[in-house]
Amino acid sequence: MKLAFFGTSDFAVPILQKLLEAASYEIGAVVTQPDRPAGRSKKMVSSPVKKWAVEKKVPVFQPESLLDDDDLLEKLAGCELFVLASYGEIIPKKYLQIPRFGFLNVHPSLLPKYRGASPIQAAILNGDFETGVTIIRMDELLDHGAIVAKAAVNLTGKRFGYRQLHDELAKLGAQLLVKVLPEYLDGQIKPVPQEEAQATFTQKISKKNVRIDWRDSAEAIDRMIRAFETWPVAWTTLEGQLLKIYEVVPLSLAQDPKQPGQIVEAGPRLIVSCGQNSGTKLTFLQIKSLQAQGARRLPSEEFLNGHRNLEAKILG
RNA sequence: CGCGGGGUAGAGCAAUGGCAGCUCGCAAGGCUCAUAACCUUGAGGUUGGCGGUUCGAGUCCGCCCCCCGCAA
Repeated sequence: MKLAFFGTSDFAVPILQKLLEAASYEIGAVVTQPDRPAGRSKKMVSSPVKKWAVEKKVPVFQPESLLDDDDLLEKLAGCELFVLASYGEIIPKKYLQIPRFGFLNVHPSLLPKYRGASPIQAAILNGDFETGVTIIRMDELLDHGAIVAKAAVNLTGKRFGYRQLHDELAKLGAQLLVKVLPEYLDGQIKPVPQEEAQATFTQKISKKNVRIDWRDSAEAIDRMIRAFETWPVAWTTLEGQLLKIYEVVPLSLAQDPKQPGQIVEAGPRLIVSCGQNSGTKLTFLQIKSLQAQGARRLPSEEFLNGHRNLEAKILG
């Protein structure tokens, strides 16, 4: 069976890989976002999916826009199924009608919860007990199509960071897809419409919204830092300078919290006071890893070697 | 050539153009019931590279290399 794959980011690569390994499918084409200028020198950079496809010698197409690229439809003509994972662009209606077996989407949440752009971050940010992946048959509305299959990941007691949960969900999505695909293609699976009343949406993440508010509870700040550890990274300021925070641990101390953001220990541990939280005694955060402006990311011990007299300073 | 910060001991950071230091780590010794604690001593540097100015350059000038933040 010949299929076409639409995808761009790291999340898509394991899924694509698994499809290739499954051997019963031929990847007729990979559609991914065009190379974009990125980084300090604005060099053109290929998407992770493109790099993978080039390496595996799979045909790659990079339309500027799906809407007005009619050639692409012809090139995909022989493909009986389209599969999408984190492509990065809304799929125009006309594509949905092409493949005989429809257009499937692997989405990293338990739909209808967390439709939209940042489902993985949302699950961490909200401290959910579980999340997962859902395979849907796409329709014209965003992450709205009928559900083909679902698989859950238990988050209780785990402190997943974004990277780890992302990889976990990508792996799970890949497994789920190759597992249910035979049954689906056989017509044994009848997709179930989502319960609209349960639907929630996640927004595209903005760099501006990841400044730490130290009046929040230690656990809320911890979740925020974990959710954004890969990008764009939660930040605060120290004496007017940007300070990115990569890793923290909430804890309690045998003392009352000081002013939110105040440093209460500056060696060997780096500990900051947070806001009061009714439910718990964890009112402090130990910073384990951080990065100052112009410097590289450092463990807090090394950061403290060169930054003396931080005790009682206020982070903002 | 998008804007900006930076490169000094193994790590992180100081040093008005005038003997290159601090904290941590490392080594040896001491103290201690004991320790990641404390005390003593020590090793470890071509100050990213090349050239220039100067009696004298980590510091000023020019070029190059590398790292980081912003923006994408």
